[in-house]
Amino acid sequence: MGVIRKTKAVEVLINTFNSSDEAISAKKLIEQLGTMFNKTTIYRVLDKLEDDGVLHSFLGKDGLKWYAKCTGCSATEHKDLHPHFQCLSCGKVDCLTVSVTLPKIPNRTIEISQLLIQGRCEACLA
Amino acid sequence: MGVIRKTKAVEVLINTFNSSDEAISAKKLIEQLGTMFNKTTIYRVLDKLEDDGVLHSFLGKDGLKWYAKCTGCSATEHKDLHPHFQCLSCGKVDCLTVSVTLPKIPNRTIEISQLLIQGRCEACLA
DNA sequence: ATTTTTAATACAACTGAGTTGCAAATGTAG
DNA sequence: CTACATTTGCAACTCAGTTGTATTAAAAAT
Repeated sequence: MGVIRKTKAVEVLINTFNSSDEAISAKKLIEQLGTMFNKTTIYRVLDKLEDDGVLHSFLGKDGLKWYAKCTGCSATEHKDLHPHFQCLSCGKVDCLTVSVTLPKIPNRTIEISQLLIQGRCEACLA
Repeated sequence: MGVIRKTKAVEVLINTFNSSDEAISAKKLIEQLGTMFNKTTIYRVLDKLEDDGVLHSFLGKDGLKWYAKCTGCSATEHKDLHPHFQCLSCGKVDCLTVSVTLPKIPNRTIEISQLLIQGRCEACLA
């Protein structure tokens, strides 16, 4: 991907993701930052950060797009099985660090896997 | 869920799913049957068939909703880990019958899991 | 420091899968 | 056959995400 400039939008978004380990949906980012930046800008910066391997994205339970910091991915290698946990009560999403062994599937190649686990998080169980 | 009447739309949709084991997206069903039935009807019948345990649904790689026949699910128990395979070349989606063992996650309850595996199917590899 | 170049942004208009409200049509029980 | 609840079609809507374009701003060249 192209050069990435140190603009205010890039800086604010990176800081947002650095201030917590939780995943954040594009929708929520627009709610939070929409007065500061146009939603188009937010979508485009997220795209670029994903292309550069800073963030990775996945779909939550409602088909909404979520983003989270990459910790083991590079720009070229997003292929690993990446489990995410979404709480059905509060909606929060976390990246799980456990790795999952995929089933053997004859006669097919596997390139990407998305595993979304839904349930109740610790805070909502208490 | 409520009574389900043997209407023409219900009949046609059930036949469509019985004629193949592949999953079908709501979008494709509307393309195929949209001249025969209104899209609202198709969405509503799919909803109802899912509630009755005839079909189950999941999200494909673009966030589109897919449906497939239930073979081991009941109306009350859709909770099992249900792996699906989507071909990145032709877009086809299949239900996999293999079962996947989930990672242990401390302090959380697991209710639903969705595993979407993407790659190349047998036909597209040839 | 100033100009030039090129990427990033705001804005408005758009896209498209899926939803909602309601009147008309149709299946089923009696 | 009649009564009545369920289904259907239609039109209008929702809303996350996208696209085109003129403007602005970062960084490179002078």
